[in-house]
Amino acid sequence: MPKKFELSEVQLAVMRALWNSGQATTAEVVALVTRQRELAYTTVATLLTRLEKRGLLVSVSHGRERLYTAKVSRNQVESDMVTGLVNRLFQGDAGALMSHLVQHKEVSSDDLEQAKQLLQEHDKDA
Amino acid sequence: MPKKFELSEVQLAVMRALWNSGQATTAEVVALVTRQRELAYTTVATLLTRLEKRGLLVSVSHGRERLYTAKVSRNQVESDMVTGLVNRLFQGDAGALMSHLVQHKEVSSDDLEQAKQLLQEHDKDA
DNA sequence: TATTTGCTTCTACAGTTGTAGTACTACAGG
DNA sequence: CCTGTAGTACTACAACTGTAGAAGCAAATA
Repeated sequence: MPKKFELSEVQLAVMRALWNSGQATTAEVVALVTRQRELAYTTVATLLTRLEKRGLLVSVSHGRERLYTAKVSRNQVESDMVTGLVNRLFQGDAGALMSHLVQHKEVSSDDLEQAKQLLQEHDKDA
Repeated sequence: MPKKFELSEVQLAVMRALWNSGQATTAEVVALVTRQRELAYTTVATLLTRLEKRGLLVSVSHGRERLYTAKVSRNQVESDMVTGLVNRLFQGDAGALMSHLVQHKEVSSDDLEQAKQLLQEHDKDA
């Protein structure tokens, strides 16, 4: 099985910056990321480098700067991480995750309705 | 906010062993854990020690042996981890996680029905 | 042109994790 | 009483992470 994309908080912050901008220089990513958490410029740069090494990003140097782009989609990462959690914590039983969500009132009736809606549409075009 | 209980695969395997047995010696935990993954006895012992240091377990020595008990409940850990993921990945929006589950067909119509049922009962006694 | 500023790359370091070997100790069996 | 055996505690080590300083170079500016 191919490598998993399990990312930490900061790593996700970086990815998010790129998913939203489509493409960004280090400085831009820094700007976006540090809106939430104070981080040294070089810290973000390191994160970018490492994520690129891991294959989540690609970069080209453009003049003196480096332009980064996400190589894996938000959806890809979300899937991997959700699946990862379901496997680790609920041994693959996504239904158990659902129950959990419901029992802890983390989702509302509305959320469920919407979900059902979604599911129906989904089934339709399947 | 108090420390989070974010556990890895093996760590969860160990916790599960204890949640299921209520209380167990190192040897017993080893037996249970290695049913899934081959791990040296000492590896499991190390895991136990570290989890105890982190406050997830407690142990008493009983003769030559050490008896371990979970100090945090399965539910506690599940909550923490699910919440953690929701925060990290969906910035706190549990509904987004739901949508994700649905859109990726990880949950069925049945799961949703059951969830709704659960929610209703829950609401009743609230 | 000499200086400041902006960026990148390299190096560092502590903490956590997965994984396990080694050493020490007490108990059971001969 | 001596020896194997089971179990604990200590030590180790590589990989990954969060975090950032230092060094170096190019571009803008005085």
